[in-house]
Amino acid sequence: MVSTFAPQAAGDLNFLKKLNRSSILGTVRRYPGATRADIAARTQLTKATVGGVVQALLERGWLREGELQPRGGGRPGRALYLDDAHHVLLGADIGVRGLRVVACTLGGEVLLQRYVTEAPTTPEETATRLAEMLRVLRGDPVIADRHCLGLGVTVPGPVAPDQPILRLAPNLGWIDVAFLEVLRPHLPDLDGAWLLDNEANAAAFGEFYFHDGIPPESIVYISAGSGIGSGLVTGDNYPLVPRGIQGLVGEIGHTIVQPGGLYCHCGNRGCAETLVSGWAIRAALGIADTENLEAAIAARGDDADVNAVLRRAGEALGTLMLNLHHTLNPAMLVLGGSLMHLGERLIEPALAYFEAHQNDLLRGTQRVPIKVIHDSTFTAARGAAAQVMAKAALEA
Amino acid sequence: MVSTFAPQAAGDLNFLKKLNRSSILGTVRRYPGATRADIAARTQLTKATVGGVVQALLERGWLREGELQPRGGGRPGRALYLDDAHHVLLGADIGVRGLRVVACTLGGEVLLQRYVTEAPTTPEETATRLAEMLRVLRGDPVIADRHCLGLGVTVPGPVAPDQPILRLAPNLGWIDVAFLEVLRPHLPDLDGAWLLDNEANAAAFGEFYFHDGIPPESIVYISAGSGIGSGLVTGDNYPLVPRGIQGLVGEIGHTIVQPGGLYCHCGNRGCAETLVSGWAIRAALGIADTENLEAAIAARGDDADVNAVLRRAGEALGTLMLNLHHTLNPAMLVLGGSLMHLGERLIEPALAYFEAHQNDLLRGTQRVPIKVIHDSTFTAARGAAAQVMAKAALEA
DNA sequence: ATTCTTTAGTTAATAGATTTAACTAAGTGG
DNA sequence: CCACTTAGTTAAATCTATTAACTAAAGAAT
Repeated sequence: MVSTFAPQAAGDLNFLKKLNRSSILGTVRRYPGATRADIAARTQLTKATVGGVVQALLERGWLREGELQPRGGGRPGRALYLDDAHHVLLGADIGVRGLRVVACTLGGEVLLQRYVTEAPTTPEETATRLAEMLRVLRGDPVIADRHCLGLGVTVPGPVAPDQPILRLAPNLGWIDVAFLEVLRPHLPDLDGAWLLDNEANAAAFGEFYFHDGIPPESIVYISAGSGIGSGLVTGDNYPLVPRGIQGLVGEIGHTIVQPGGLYCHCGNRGCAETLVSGWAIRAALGIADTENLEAAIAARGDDADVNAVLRRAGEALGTLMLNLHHTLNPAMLVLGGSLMHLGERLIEPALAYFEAHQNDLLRGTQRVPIKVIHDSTFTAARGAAAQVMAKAALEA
Repeated sequence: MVSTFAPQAAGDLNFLKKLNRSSILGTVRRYPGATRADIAARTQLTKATVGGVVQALLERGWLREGELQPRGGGRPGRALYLDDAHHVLLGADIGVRGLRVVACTLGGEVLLQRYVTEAPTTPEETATRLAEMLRVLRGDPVIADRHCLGLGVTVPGPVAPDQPILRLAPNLGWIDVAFLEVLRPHLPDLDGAWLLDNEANAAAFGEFYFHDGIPPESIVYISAGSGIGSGLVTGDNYPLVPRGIQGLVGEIGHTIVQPGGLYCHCGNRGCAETLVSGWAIRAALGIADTENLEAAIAARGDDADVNAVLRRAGEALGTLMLNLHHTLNPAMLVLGGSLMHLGERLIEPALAYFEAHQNDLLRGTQRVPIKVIHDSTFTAARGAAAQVMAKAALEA
């Protein structure tokens, strides 16, 4: 599984330095307020090495010093934090029903965000629109003086694992689009890293990389929207994002959970997407593509048909969660995507199904924590920004 | 997902040397006959570095020189191969219906193998029996003069990701067994690396590491035996084996493929294991645990019940293959396990189902290659030996 | 046959990163 | 006030890979 930020397998002294620098930066990210001594203990590097690298990172605006950390009966250490004042990360999300852009600090704090609900048409028009939004962001006084580390863009479909090409976005009608090349002429002055990734992968990455507190060992993010997909992230200093030989890792919408079930647009029957996805719910309830799904469902109130469809969708989501748990065994499950706006009628059955069908393979061990992101409008864009930081950290 | 052989994230000059040495060794493993110049080109290291490391590896019996490789109008390079004369790797497999041990060369060639069909009883008795078999192996003149790099042991159940403890083997009745500690007193003279892993993980690792020709980018191995599990491997010089937060990666036997289906011993309904596993087939056909499954089925001949059960099991296996493909998108699928002995009545429906239900997510791209190991008696043990080599290569 | 060109591989000097060891800095506790 | 502990810095030492120049060995052209 190709991974964007995995270190290469061999190298020279400069490579070793990059590795150690990234490791030190990663330690501060995961343990804000760590002192040089803490970092040395955790990375197994010597005080001398850590001291030198930290000095360089302070000068370049990647780290800042904080308060003194009292030690029991010894000189206190100086707390270190990611410097959130000198750099900015840009993220953009091309969704089926809108475009979103964000500007983040190194710590993952969103400084600026913008959202339009126009559905994307052609790549060229979308690039024009997105470039406008990004130029407005870039001109905002809040970030105008910061050094931009790059731009990450997410798309609703699989991306080739070895090159930034969107292979297929059925809900946009795009095939084999090298979107960054389409966008670049519109933003000639935006330098730094340019990245393209699948929306669920980026969201998973962001939830992992910008996790509050020590990140879990691994995260699976389930994105339930027009379609359904998932992203997996694991690793310490270099979060690994498996993509698969064709970039299809996490295409769980087409796993079969009901043999002989409903027909899916992919040609098979009983795919998860036939039960839990925007298009399946629209089809089951006769809601037109042009209508807003959330509003249409809210308008129907406490309708029995609606309740049944949402419960069935929720249980299918619960099945997917169980199957992912038994296949990938992540340390945390995160639920996001626009379907979360449909609320408890969908979410509650999913969680209940997951809980009720826990088997006792490992009796007594604690359950996997589940985080529900009720509004994940900017989750993918922020994740794309996180990927920019991970990329830039190796070059810092 | 914790991985055994992933390089740490930071280190000193010695760490860098290990990394480069392992990278050079990995290049020779994947490209037998490569010259120093080939290695330098592939690893991006300089000729000088490669030359020095290769010299050391030749002296230590890890590499051997072969014939001259003619170049177009220049000095020919000297072919390099893994040295299969000076070291030996030991692997052992504790299966539900027998114990297997192998001795391998660095290239994965099996020098010796032994197999007993006694079902394991207690860990202590199993350790006694296994130690006997390994001592016989170790004393064989074929390998007596070789330096032993270590021993890998596989077990039919999840292993904790951070320590060598078998968490649960329902088919053995073992819970939380630190098997290496049980075994060690019986083999006090066996030094080198001692490893414990799940059988499917080890098998996957071996198929990847000892792959004939350039290994695929990633492999998923499906082990269909008394239970059903899978292993995933990916990576170049450091094959990564995701294990999950509890070591449950690949426990696909308990993914739900038929909601509301048959009851499984885990408490849920419609688990894959209720359709495709030794115990499910026995239950469906009324074959006792004490009978040999293959023989009992052969004895019934061309029976309609048997055919139906095997076809249903095969189709369930095909469903699992599809779901794994859409979840992990490996570059290669390998089928193994004792059920493969049941032959085409099971295998053909699995392959046919998989082929028939390919969707056209990425029209026109080539299908994932599938390898069926009809007799995988020693596959897991050999995989465990491969893990020993990967571990030792970092210390070489 | 000789020379030129190309590629393979080795060697000595150089550059660069981390470590070691000694040091300074800054707290607590008796 | 002094002993003790922990944090962090500095200069010398160590070790690794690179650079650049070299030797080695083959084919091609003259």
